[in-house]
Amino acid sequence: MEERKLGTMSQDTGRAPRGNARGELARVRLLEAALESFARKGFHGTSTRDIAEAAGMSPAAVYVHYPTKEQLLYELSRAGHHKVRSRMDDAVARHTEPADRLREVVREFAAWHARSQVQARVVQYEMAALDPGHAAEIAALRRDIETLMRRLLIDGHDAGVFRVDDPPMTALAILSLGIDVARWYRPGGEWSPERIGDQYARMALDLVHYAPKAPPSRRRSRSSGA
Amino acid sequence: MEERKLGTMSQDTGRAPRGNARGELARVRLLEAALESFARKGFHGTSTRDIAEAAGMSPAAVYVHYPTKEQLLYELSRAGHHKVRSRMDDAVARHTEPADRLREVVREFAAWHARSQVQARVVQYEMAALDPGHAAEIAALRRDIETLMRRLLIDGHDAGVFRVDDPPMTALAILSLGIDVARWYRPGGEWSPERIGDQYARMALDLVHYAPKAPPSRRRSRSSGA
DNA sequence: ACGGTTTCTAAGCGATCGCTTAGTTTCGGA
DNA sequence: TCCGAAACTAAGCGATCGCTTAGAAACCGT
Repeated sequence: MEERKLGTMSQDTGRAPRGNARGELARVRLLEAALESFARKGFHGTSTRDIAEAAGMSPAAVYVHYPTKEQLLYELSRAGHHKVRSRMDDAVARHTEPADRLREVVREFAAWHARSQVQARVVQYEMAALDPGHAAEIAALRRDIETLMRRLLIDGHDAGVFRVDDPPMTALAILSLGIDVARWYRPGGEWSPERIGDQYARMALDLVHYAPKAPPSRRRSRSSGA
Repeated sequence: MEERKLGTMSQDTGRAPRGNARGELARVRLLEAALESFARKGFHGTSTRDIAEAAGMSPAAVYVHYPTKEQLLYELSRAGHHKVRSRMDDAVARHTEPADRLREVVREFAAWHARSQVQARVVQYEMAALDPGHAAEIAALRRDIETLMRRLLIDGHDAGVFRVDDPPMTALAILSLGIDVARWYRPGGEWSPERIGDQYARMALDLVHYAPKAPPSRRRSRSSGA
């Protein structure tokens, strides 16, 4: 399966309130069909007839629910970006220590790109097909994500637990690790999303030279922080 | 600019020897036009008329030189993959120490994905549009690259200079770092391809916990390897 | 300077594209 | 039980797709 289903799509995009129930179901079926097809063949490689057929409808039925093919992509991209951002925000809120925050954020981020690989592919690799207005809105969400990651690194640096030469580039690199999972991951392989999340969280801590300082049980002592 | 130009494309793909000179120039112009368009709008988002226009020819002229649009993609993908692989092979050959090899290979790999971003985008993100036969050939090249990276990590581990929990996953992660550069890099930004190469090489060494062992100046002693 | 080959274009083929129109079926509330 | 709204389909519009055909122009070895 693919994580939680799309149903209801977090919040309305600001459009028509519509009838309900039956139409809502059709709308979700169309989103799911479009998602699968966009992920597999790309936005431009997918025809509206592909989507309609996968959703079990006639080609014209698509346009009862969505004004354009691009609107389907936009809603999928928007929902996916919101999902990722809120998962990261939640992970930050669950902890206070910079290292715990970074570990959990990266774990969530990388694991999501595996577990929801189909959605993640569309989120990460179909942005170029968005309308300019929609693209700008999505770009803002992506800036949030990048800003959050930079903030984590700087907080860890300021707390003296991370050592980072170039925080912006390191933030980008850590995000790259997670994003690229959507490209190579295949479900049913030897690595579970959770395993990937754990390993990638560890790697992120390696990249910031994290060295726990609190209880110096019987390890080497660190002479200074900076 | 975009690294070395495409001219002559390393070696023939096995097809017609053709006339020469004038046709060769037209063929290169078409490859360059297709490359730019595939990178910007994707294979399916590019029409043969786009390519012809960008190359300054009529739509029909494309088919004098290439039998299908997919053949253009295949030759670009093939040339790009060969380029990457040979750069990595050369970097390995220039050194003997595992750490030097890894550093140079990652440096080349990451810097190439920035410097030749247009080509790298097509190489990394348009594989799904290849014919099955062509895709299989390209997949073999990609396996070479992944195998080389794993080999480097295992050699470093065996030499006792790297510590790697999961070599296959770490190899994948290091490649991910470089590959994803093709997605986010924009020329003219604050980071040069060389800077990116240097930083990413450093990060790769962090991921394998590289600690130079030779002169144990006044550092902590490592008790054992495994 | 001529003949054969290569390169190129104008025109267009059938297929498919995103999307619309006109009209039918299905549904839930009064 | 009936009615207006919502959901749906059959058919098809004009545009564009990848690619082909027929024939004109440019080129090169002799």
